[in-house]
Amino acid sequence: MPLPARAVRAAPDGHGAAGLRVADALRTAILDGEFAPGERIRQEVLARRYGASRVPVREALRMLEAEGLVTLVANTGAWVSRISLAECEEMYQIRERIEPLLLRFNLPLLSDGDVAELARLAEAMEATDDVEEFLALDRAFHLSCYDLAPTSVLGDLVLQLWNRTQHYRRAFTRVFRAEGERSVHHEHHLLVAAIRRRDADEAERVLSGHIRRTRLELARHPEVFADD
Amino acid sequence: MPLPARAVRAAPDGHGAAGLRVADALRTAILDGEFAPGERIRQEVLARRYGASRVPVREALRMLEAEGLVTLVANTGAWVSRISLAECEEMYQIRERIEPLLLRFNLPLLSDGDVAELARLAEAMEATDDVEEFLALDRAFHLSCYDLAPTSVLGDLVLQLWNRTQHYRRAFTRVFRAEGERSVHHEHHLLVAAIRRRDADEAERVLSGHIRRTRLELARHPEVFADD
DNA sequence: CTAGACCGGATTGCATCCAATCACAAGAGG
DNA sequence: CCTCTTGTGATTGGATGCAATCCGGTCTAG
Repeated sequence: MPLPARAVRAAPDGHGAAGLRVADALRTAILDGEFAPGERIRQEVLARRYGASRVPVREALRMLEAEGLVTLVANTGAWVSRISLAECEEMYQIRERIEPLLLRFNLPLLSDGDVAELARLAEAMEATDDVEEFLALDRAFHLSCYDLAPTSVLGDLVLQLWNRTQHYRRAFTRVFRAEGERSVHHEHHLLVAAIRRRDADEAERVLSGHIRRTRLELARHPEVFADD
Repeated sequence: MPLPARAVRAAPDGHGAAGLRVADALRTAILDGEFAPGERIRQEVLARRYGASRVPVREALRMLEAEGLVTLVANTGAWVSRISLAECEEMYQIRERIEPLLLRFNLPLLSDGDVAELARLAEAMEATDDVEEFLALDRAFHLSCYDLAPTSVLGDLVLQLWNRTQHYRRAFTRVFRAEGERSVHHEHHLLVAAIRRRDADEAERVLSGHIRRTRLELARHPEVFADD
């Protein structure tokens, strides 16, 4: 039975990669906020923008639909996915249960240097006033706790949940900063401390509580999910 | 901002549904064991088999790739996904954490009639000698605990994990039955009892332990994942 | 006899073309 | 004035055809 060992995608560019190129570009655009949730996506526009025909564009849309970033309706079109408060809470509750597990897998693999880097990120997050920078640092802080263990399924899943909520996290961040919310930073420092001691149980508890508290906070701001 | 309210897929057949038709058919075929993991999938063959051109077939392959049922390699082809023991354990560990949550959401929605049906399924499972029937009953037993709550994300995720491990569950079932393993049924009855009392904490505990014990059992049979 | 290069068939990837469908606006009827 | 209908333009969906790539066997050289 074949099935090539190299799970690595053969060529990152060239022939047989147009769909992936478009998908990567569009994903980045959505995560960066260039496209807002609910916004219509036209195949022709993307095709011209990324120099491809509509066929690979449609492939890319299918991929992003599977990731939950795009919503397709047959014979009608594609939209940047919009999620409700209920769905967002659901995703956070899933994260509460699985991110601690992923952290546990990574804990023994994190070097002292990695931990120092985490501490640095937490401090930078506390220092910055820029929303986009905070978002990038927060993402780097959490996801860099996760990318050492070879957990393909769990890693992809967590990344997907982060991506699907990215736009709304941007919105929350603005609100939280306006409210002068500080406990987030406290929790980050507690998490770094637990990781430094390689205390898996405590790290799980802190991380779970961190996500949980964020969820409870965002439930207080349903206006972020308003339909305009 | 548009984005039609009807999230329901417009037409299950007719124009604009060829990709979905092929995807559904191929998914069913894979889950039923018609295609074995590692088996090559040729676009032309599927196109002829399902009366479509290769374009919707490629769309279907992308969808199933996203579900983890198919593995695509650029310029090379498609294979029915094969998972390793490590990946399977990972999926079971994810299930240990999220299926109890999903059960909790559904618990208040289950009627007394639903609970009676669960008990019936558990007994039928205990009675049958046929592997395929056991698989179908087990799937019905667990998934029917989950499909009442409108948890789109969590429900889809759990279903995906069941699908990705379906072939290997079939193989385990054969081994377990050969070994005369009976504790599975005990756990099912405990679960029904906890559900009947609407005892969420106990139900979570039992379900988590059920999945966990299955995972530990399957780790004792790595031969199921042999590459042939 | 083995290892490496090479070539032909098979298969996938993409662009173009045409058909099917839908959204929207204008008009007829109540 | 509102509602339903109808037609048109825009957009998506699918089939075909060609180019790019890969796999397998064969030949050659060492």
